[in-house]
Amino acid sequence: MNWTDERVELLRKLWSEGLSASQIAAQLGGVSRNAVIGKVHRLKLSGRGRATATPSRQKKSVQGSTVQKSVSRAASTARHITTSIGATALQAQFDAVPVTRHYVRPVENVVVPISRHLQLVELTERTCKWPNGDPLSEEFHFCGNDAAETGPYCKYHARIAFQPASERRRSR
DNA sequence: CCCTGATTCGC
DNA sequence: GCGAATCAGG
Repeated sequence: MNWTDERVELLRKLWSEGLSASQIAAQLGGVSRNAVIGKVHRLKLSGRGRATATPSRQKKSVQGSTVQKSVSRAASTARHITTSIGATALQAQFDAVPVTRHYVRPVENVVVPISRHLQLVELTERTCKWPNGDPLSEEFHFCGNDAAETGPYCKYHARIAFQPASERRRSR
């Protein structure tokens, strides 16, 4: 998979909307979350409101030569600028969302990997039973992606259904 | 153990 | 430029 303009654009959109790298990777398809993160960095849009501000990383020392003693990395110099603007913007966004009165706004638009749009009768023990759309509508269908034996949902919908926590506590 | 993003570095 | 491996952390 190569990064076409459309894919990059979608990446930008989803990233700015606050989706995690793995979720974005799932929607793009054909790429790992690492690929997404790598691309995000190359596009210079890593700071997204308040994802993770992990300052310095070192990794293991690979080369026997060049044993840096006084590690004065340029990265740390360019990194200590607090992104107060991004944090503020994100805060305002969260405050605004719950107030908006939605008429028929189902669970849609969240993550939805690649729904197979199955009808009720098409579900099996291994298909994700996450409902999409209004059950009273003709548009109603199920996710239908492969679900583990351990639950009724696929990997992504199970995450949504059981622990929205990781989305919340962000203050690294 | 699940997940998150960040960084490095061989390709 | 790309992304797997790795790291650091919730």
